[in-house]
Order: sequence, then C-alpha cells, then structure tokens
Amino acid sequence: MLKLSKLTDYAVVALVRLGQKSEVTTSPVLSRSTGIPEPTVAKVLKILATQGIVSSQRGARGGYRLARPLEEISIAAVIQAIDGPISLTTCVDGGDCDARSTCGLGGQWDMVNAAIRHALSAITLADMKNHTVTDRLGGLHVPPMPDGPEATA
Amino acid sequence: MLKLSKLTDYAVVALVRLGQKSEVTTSPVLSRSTGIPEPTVAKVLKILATQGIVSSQRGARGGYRLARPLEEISIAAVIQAIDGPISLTTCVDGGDCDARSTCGLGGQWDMVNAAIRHALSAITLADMKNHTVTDRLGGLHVPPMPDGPEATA
DNA sequence: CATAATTGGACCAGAACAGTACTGTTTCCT
DNA sequence: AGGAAACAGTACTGTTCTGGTCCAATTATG
Ligand code: FES
Ligand code: FES
Repeated sequence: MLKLSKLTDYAVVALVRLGQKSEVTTSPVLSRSTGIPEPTVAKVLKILATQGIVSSQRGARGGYRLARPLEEISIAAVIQAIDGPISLTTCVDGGDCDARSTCGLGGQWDMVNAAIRHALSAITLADMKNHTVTDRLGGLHVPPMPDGPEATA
Repeated sequence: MLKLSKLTDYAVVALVRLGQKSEVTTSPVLSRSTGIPEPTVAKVLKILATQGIVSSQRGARGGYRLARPLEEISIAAVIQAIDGPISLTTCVDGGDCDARSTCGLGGQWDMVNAAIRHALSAITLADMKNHTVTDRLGGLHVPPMPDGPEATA
C-alpha cells in the first residue's frame, strides 16, 4: 500500500514530543505524553537509540534525549532508522532483478527513488511540529506538467 | 522498508511493453515478452483491468490493450491501482488514529503524502520508457544517498 | 452448436510486521 | 553497599499482507 510502518509514525510523534522537553525523558513518561502504548514506545526509542537519532542515559534517572536538534532530523532519517533503506523497487543499484534483461527500462526506477528520497529528506521534524511543511514543499514542487494532463487515476 | 510491491514493478514493465504494441495482447505473449512468470503477469493485468488502466477483451482472440496512451499513465496511477491508495500513515484524512488527540501534529502527514503523490504523479510511463525522467525531475537535484541515520553512531 | 482460447474471481501458502514479554546491564539514591 | 529505576538486547507470538495458484465465467471460431 506504499505506506510506512506504524512504528515510524510513532517514532515521529515521540521524537517531536521529545524535542519539546529539554531534559532526559523516560519511556513511560513519553508513553503517557503521546498516548502510545508503553512497550511500543519503548521499542521505538530503543531502535532510534541504536541508529543515533536519540542518545540514551542508562540507569536510574536515565532516559532519552535528542541527539540532534529537531531541525536536523529529516523524515527520511527516521524512516530509514525504523523501516530500513528507502528503495521502492527490488531492482535498484545492485539490481538482482531476474527480469532486468527483458525489462527494457534499465535503472529508471532509481530516478523515482531519488525523487521520493528527496521529498522526504526536505522535511524535518521541526517542520512537522511547526506546520511549516508547506513552505518546504514549495521549493521542491515539480512544476513541469507543461504538456500533460495529470492522469492520476 | 518503504518499498512498493513487486507486483507494481511488474505492472510498469508490462504496461510499457504493452504500450509498444498496438494490438490486443494476451497474457502468455506478454509473459514471454517481459520475462515475468505467466501467472503473475496475468494477475497484474487482471488488476489493471479492474482499475481501468487497461481494457480487456474476453474470450478467444481476447487480450489486453492500453486504455490510455502511455503518456497519460502516471506512476502514481499504477501504484494506486496495484498497491492501493498512497497513504504513508494510517492516520490520514479519515483519521482513525487512536493517538490523534495526544499526537499534536495533526494532519501534517497529509503534506508529506501530498509531496510523495505529486512526485509520483509527475512521472509517466512514457518517461520511464524514453528515459526522460531526469527532465521532469530536473528542477530538483537529488543526492544519491540522503542523510541516513549516520549520526556518527 | 461444440470447442478452444482467454479473462475473471476466489483461494491458499509464505513472509513480513506489530506487539509483547523476558532477562541482563547500568546507574542513581539511600 | 544495597536496592531500585531505567535502558539494552533478545526471543516469541499473533496478525496482516504480499505473492502465487487454481477453478469458473465468457466469447470468437469452425
Ligand atoms: S523489473 Fe527489475 S530491472 Fe526492470
Ligand atoms: S499519530 Fe495518528 S494523528 Fe498523529
């Protein structure tokens, strides 16, 4: 369905909330603050910690803290941290696609992948928080469409 | 992993190949022409038929034909036909998200969804065939690998 | 009208994902 | 030093979804 995992959604919510606090915050607190079930938010934070998105403090009085300011964390970074690399098709780069010989359209998907990655990289968590997403998108609007009607099904 | 289903990949290949033929074409023929397993390509065509991307002719001497010229079919249309609607998050539009009240970032995902949809709508199958994708995306230069998790972790 | 060719729709197996639970390690407070 | 709090890592289970297969409905042909 071309949707990202629910974990990623939770990650964004948790990170934005975490960015509003200046102190280290624990999983249960974040759970109550966001409404996300505690085990789940804990899992998300753990993953984010391994990926360096958040820094963790172990032991009592421990918790999580943003490793970078909200403005420096792109949506793409979060997605890649949780869901893994962003590659729309199986036949990318390394291309272990069996039908590549007869396919005809060689690495054209890479361009599409790049477009998606760019769109996601241009949006930061700060944009999500401040509702400034529209501004960012103004720049990357793909204006062409000079000749063709959309045909967007 | 934010990847679209393999079926969609096959659909694009099949459609481009179908666009090179002016006559109705059967599934087995398309299978041999593309290298995609016959049952799979048959299934793909069937789905595309229900979505109006291709028109079908049943019975003997039947087959499939493009309902619209290749230039009028966007990548987004194909994805939506196979994978369903393009909605990155579960909490979109209709919003049956349980955490919406505490989430804080109301419908910000919609903007991201729109960006993705737009990027995919700007590329047609003709672009894939003619390798003119770069032209369409010319406005937005894209680095191969965006800021990954990296974070010096 | 009988036959063959081809699409249409339903079905099943496998994998990926979300969510949960448990155990271990680290750190602060008393 | 001892106990409690919190993260780290792993493993397990249930569910959803994708991918592939099979049989029934439809139509041109002879
Ligand atoms: S389908 Fe994989 S290279 Fe074209
Ligand atoms: S998580 Fe669904 S609305 Fe924010």
